[in-house]
Amino acid sequence: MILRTHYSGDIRPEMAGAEVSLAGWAHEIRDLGGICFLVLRDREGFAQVTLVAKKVDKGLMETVRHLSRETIVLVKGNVKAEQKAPRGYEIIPTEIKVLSKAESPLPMDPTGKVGADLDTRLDSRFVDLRRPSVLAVFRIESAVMRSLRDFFYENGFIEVCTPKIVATATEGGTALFPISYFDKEAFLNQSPQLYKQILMSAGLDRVFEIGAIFRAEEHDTRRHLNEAVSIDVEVSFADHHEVMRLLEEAVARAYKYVSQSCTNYLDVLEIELEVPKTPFRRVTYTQALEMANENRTTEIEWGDDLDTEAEKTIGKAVGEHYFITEWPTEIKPYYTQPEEERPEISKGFDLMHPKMELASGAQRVHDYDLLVKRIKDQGMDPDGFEFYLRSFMYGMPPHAGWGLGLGRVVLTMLDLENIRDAVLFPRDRRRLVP
RNA sequence: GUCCGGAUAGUGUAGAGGCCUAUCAUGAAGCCCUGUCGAGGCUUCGACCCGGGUUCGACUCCCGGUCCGGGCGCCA
Repeated sequence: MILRTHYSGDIRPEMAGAEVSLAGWAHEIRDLGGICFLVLRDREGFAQVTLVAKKVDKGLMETVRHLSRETIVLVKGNVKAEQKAPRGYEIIPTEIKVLSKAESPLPMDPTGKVGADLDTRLDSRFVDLRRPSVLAVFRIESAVMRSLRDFFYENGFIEVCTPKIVATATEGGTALFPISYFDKEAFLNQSPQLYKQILMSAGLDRVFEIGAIFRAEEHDTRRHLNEAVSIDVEVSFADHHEVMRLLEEAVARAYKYVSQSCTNYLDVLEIELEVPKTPFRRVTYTQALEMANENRTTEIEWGDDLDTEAEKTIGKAVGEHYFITEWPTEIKPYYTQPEEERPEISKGFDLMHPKMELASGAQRVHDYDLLVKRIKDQGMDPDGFEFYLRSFMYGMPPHAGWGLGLGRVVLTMLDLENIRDAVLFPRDRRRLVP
C-alpha cells in the first residue's frame, strides 16, 4: 500500500472535485487568521492546502497551525480549481495526519531563503536535498546515467560489475586505501581497468560499468574526491579512434537527453543547456603544449604532464569539449599502446572540458611480452599482476576503452562550483560522514 | 603538503580597541489579520571557535591550535 494517491506535480486544476491523498513535508505554513495555507512539498513539487476557518473542522485548523516546518504529513482532501492558488489548484483537506514530527530549529533552511555554507549543507545533506535546486542536480545525474546506459545497450554493450575489493594496485601511480580482508591485505579498487581487460580476453567484446572507484590521494581541490563514480567502457577489436568516437557520442547523447527530459530541473537551476557538437576537436599533445606555453613563465617541456594552469589555458583557447591525443608513451599508464611507427607516442587520449579533464582512455597493449616489458619499465613488478597477465597468454584481442568521471560530467554540464555539489555524499580527505 | 582568506544566535550576516547588556535577515514561541504565495504587523528568545599574550579595557590587535573555504601540488 502507498499512502499517497498522487504526487503534487500530478495534480491539475481539471481534476477539480477529485479526492486525493498527498504525502510530504510541511514546507511552509502561512496563517492569515481566517484562512490558513499549508504548502506541502514532495519530490515532484508543491501543493497548497487551504483551510478556511469558517468552513473547516477546528481540529484540522489547530493541527495545521501548530505544525512545525518539515513535519511529514498525509493530507486527504479534494482538488479545487482556484485561480488565486499557485498552479491553479488547491487542496481542501478533510483529513490531515502527522506521520513524523520535525524538530526545530532545523539545521538549515530548506526553502533556500537563507543560504548555507557547503560544509553546513553536507553535514545536513538530508535537509539540503529537500531544496528543489539541490535535488535537481541529482535528478539530472540520474538522467545522465540512464542515457548512457541506453546508449551502451543500443550499441551492443554488456553491463558488468567488477570487484571493488582487490589484492593489488591497478596502475601503480595512485595511492590505494588498504583494508583488512580476514587475514590478508587488500585494497579498494582504484579503477576497473584490469578487470575490463580480462573480460576482453573472455570474449565479452563490449562491456561497460558504472561504479565506484577509490583513490587515497590527499588532494584538496574542487574537482577531486577520494570516492568517485566512473563510467568505464572497454571494446574489443577497436582502436583508440573508435572509442573516442563512442565517448564523444555518449557525452553528446547525455547532454541531449538531459536537455529534452529535464527541462523543469534545468529551469530550476536556470541553465540553458547547449548540446556539444560532435565530433569534438582533436588536439595533439604537442599542439596542446604549444598553446599552454604561450604567455607562460615556466615552460612545460615535451614529455611533462600538463598542469592545472596549462589545462586552463588550453581550455580557454578551445572553448568546448576536446580530446588531447598523441600523448608521450612515458607519461601514460603501462597498459597504453604505443604507436607502431613512433613508439614514443601513445594511443592514449584525454577527453577535456574547458574547465577540466573528464575522461581518459586508450588503445591498450594486448601483446603479453610488450605488457610485461612496459610494467617493468615503469618500475613495477609483473609478479603482482599475474591474475591480469595470465589473460594475455591465451588469446587477447586488440582492444581499447576509457573511463569517464560521472561527477565531472555533471559538474561541467551544470556549471557547478564544486564536485561535492555533484555527489550525494562526497568522500574527501576530511569528510567521511554522512 | 603549501600559499591566501575566514570562523559572531539553528542558518546566513554586520562589526576595524571603549559606540557591543553585539546589527540585520531567517527561524522558534505567542498575539493580530479571510487569499497568502520570500505574506504583513507587534512582543519575546537565541551567538563572538579554543588556549595564551598585549592593554586600564579585546568580538576587534599579536602568537599557537582546531575547523572551514579557495589556489597550487599530489592524482588519470
